[in-house]
Amino acid sequence: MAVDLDLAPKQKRPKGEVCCEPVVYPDIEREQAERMARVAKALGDPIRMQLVDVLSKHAGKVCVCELVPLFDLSQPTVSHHLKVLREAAIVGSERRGLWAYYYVENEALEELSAWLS
Amino acid sequence: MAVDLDLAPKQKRPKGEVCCEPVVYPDIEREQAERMARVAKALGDPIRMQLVDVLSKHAGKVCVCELVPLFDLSQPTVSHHLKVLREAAIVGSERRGLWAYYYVENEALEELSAWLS
DNA sequence: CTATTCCATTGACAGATGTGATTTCAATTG
DNA sequence: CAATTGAAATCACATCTGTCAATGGAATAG
Repeated sequence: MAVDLDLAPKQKRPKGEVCCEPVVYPDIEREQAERMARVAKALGDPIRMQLVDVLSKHAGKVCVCELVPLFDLSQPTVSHHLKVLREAAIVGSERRGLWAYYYVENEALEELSAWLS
Repeated sequence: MAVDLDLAPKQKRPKGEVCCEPVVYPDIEREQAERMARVAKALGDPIRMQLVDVLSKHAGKVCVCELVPLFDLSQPTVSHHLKVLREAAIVGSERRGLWAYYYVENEALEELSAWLS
């Protein structure tokens, strides 16, 4: 937890005035925030959001060659987005011969999902 | 909303067989993906994640002057992050006299939260 | 072997992003 | 009125991001 726990004392406040409730609950885990921000950041692109959506709706493993024509993007660009998702552990991949298949790793989304609820 | 790719896992490759079927991606999905990606992108920074966390854990509205000392950042930088969250409609703000108060707008997070569940 | 296919990586580039110093603006106080 | 204070806006900067063309690499077909 890098966030300091103690609140700044209200100094130099105009007399008789308080800016707000005296306590903010600063019980945030910095590492949790960083983990969830990493996942959210990877989801923060419409292409990647659609990629995850397609993969999650399929409950199976989808070949890259079936993902590329879904978008008006070059194959390297789709590959780049898949790499971002892979590095965030949101998706996993598996090679079978020439083809690469992707699937959703639900564990990576669980913490963020729980926090949002 | 559902995307039907009708995938057939291809584990062998007879001569001349194409590996992917052409698919269609509905526009409805794209717009939802853009909305959710916009929210996720705003959450994709540890500082903003902690800001939302502090605001959500606090029952009421929190003054900016209480938020700045929580982070090792300058006031303009914290203000910038709050602006990003404001533009994503994740937080709302209100001025009372000299001070500005922020609070979480839960509606903006609902679609993403539901999709993640 | 060579040729082909599928996918990842690299290089390059414009545009976006995070940050702080400084400035501007509005509200309060003397 | 002028001075002070809290917060947002502006400017500048380095870094990061999304994209594609070109290339590389591994597996397969002939």
